[in-house]
Amino acid sequence: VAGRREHVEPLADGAFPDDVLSALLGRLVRSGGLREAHDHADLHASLSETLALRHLLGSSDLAQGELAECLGLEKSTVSRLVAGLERRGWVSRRRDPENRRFIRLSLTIAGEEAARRIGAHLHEQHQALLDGLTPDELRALTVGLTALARVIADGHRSGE
Amino acid sequence: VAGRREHVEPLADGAFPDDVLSALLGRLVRSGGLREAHDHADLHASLSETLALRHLLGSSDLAQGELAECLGLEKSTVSRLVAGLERRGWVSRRRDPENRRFIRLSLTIAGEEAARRIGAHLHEQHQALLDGLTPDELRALTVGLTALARVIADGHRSGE
DNA sequence: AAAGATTGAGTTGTCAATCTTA
DNA sequence: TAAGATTGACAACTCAATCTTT
Repeated sequence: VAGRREHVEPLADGAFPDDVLSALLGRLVRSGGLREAHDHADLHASLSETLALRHLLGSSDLAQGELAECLGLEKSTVSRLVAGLERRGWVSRRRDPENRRFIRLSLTIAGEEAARRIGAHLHEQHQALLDGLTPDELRALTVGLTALARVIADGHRSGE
Repeated sequence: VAGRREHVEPLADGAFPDDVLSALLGRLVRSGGLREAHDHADLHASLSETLALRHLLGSSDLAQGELAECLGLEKSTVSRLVAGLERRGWVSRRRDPENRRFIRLSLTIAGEEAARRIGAHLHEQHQALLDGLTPDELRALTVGLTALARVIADGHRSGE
């Protein structure tokens, strides 16, 4: 694991408990490996859209605000995101008759189809990535990220 | 490590070698733990700006394009980023007299001062995060992220 | 007033096209 | 022509202000 690429640079080497954390994560996300644009056949969806479809496939009549919380996004972001999915005919929005403040989301038939195909594509992609890891590395990644998520969530809760 | 927060949701629990990878990373980055806005006293800089200052503190007369590569950003992004730093009087840009295609960057006196203070702040922040991890978790995080970076870089190189 | 959704303005990125210098 | 930098158009966020219901 010496110097396999020259422009991943000082990151992957040793000096970790340093400021480099962000750089690494930022680069990981940007690298394109995990990001954006899923084009399966004619379908296209951003990462957040893909994740949204995934959630909607699981639970119907989700309130828009709940979806936002699931995705870890602002309600405003999700408002526009869902508007896009609706425009494509993948999602239907109806005000909840019991409490008209809520907007209930569900997938259309076309939306379910799209969600399944795009979801499968995302899954393959990630599987391909994870297949590049040794079992030990995969274990380490899981443990490490889970722990990091915990610490961030905690620090978020208490003394920002 | 059961259910410490209710809205970190299905992520932190078991089902990892799944599509959840992006969600986790995305959330980590967004959570604010590693992101954005460093305000130390009167100073303010975005994460990328902070990282840029950090690099410039290390090596003077860096070409703008080199900086872009170090940061893993597009040259266009860095162009605007550096313009901002220059406007704040932290960086000076001069065309290289030997080859006027290059723009050479260096910190001003004020820039060095700012870089040091902001850098220290970032360091503290991350240290606080990492202090929340057990030694095992830290080791796991390092191994896991390093491996992930490798895999992404590889897949990037060859068959996209 | 307060909860949910939307809208507007600003930030940080990207990619593609152009300008400049060699 | 090609390498380096800039500019323009667009995407996906955020936060703050507003509109709509309760």
